[in-house]
Amino acid sequence: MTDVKKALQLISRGTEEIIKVEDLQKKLESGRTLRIKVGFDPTAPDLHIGHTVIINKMRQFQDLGHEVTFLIGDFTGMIGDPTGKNVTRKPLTREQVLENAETYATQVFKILDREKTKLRFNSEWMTELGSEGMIRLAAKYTLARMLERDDFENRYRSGQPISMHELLYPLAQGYDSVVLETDVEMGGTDQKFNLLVGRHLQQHYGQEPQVIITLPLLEGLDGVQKMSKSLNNYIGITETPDDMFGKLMSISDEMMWRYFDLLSFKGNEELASLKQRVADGENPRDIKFLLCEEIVERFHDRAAAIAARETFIARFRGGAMPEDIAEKTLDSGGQGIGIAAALTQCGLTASNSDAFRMLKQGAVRIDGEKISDRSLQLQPGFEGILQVGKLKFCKANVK
RNA sequence: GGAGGGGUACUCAAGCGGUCAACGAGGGCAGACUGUAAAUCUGCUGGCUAAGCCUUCGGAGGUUCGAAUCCUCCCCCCUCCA
Repeated sequence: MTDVKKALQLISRGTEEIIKVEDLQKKLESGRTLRIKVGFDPTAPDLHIGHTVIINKMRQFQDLGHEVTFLIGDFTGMIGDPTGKNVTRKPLTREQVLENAETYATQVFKILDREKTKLRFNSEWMTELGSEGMIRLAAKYTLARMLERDDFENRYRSGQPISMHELLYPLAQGYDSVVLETDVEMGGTDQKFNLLVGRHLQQHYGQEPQVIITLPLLEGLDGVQKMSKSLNNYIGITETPDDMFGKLMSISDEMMWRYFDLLSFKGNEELASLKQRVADGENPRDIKFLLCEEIVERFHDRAAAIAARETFIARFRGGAMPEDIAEKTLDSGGQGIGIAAALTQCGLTASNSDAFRMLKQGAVRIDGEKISDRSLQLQPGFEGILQVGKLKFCKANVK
């Protein structure tokens, strides 16, 4: 297989769509260093591993020797990607933008090679463009084409308002590609329209149109819905090695391959051989360990990954208690405290009623001993580890 | 503006005067089995000073011994007509 063919396969892995594959192939064949661009919103950069899918793809390009631009959309951020909410966002101050960029950087450079990454802000050229330039830019696109965008079309048809400034967002984003002479722009599937605008604008400016690559949203731990903080099915990239490892182990065997595709830097051949091993009867759990180790190592280090695996095995195969149990002092005023109230105060159960239910179901343990007596009182001076289910622990002291 | 349909617990969705803290499904939690996988089986899924009591069925009133269920007004959603 030729190098180009190999590169193409690697890049294609896990992508939703590449427009157009032939163009990408041509660009790769040219032997040039390609300019890859990905834009990020300047707000709220608290990343989970779902967000890293696209960053991983950027990294793959870097490894292939191409040039990656991490573009902070501080100008487009003022417009806000059209959603129908119809609000012009307050521009962030220079300080806020830089601060957010810094937060991004510390998280993102765990994956990207800092040396090979260009960090740019689109306010650099958008501010300079001025109103005259903006008009010239707007002249290069038609309303009819703009209305092809799903969201605009729906709103137009159903009589929802579309503010003029919203039409500028795709243009501005596309103009970024013109300025940067982008070869490849990547984004989420929801970005498809904006990315395509860039393609057209480049042609208007006499450039070779960029290839666009859209990437899917990673499913969360439940394996069904997209990973998101609000659904609480995510793994934050700043989580502890043990948490990361544990959470990743809980994904289903089927989902594991999806995660490998989108999150792992292992080559296609290696993944194929891992699949073969499972097909040949090896326990998928052990293959999943490899995924967990790779991810933990990426956000922490090798030693942490090994340690997390050991902890995992000791805890779930050996039934050991976790090491970092939260401590809580319960003030009973010298009276002692009921077991249910104690569990609730430790945050292990949602309410006393919930605690009684757990007691009834045999889910409660004190220092590993199963407890079912709902009238148990913890006397002042009590010290012990309360446990509900397999995952919730609290070290309690009663005063 | 006119006609009709609807708002029930995390979600969907029954109930249409007492036996309703409210059927059922999904989700979630817990137990068994396991590999913190899947599948499966079982239980739980408003609160409390807990065999009792209290607060919930869009909101506010009313009828009744008794209302999620009937009446009045209000708010919100959907469909059709203009």
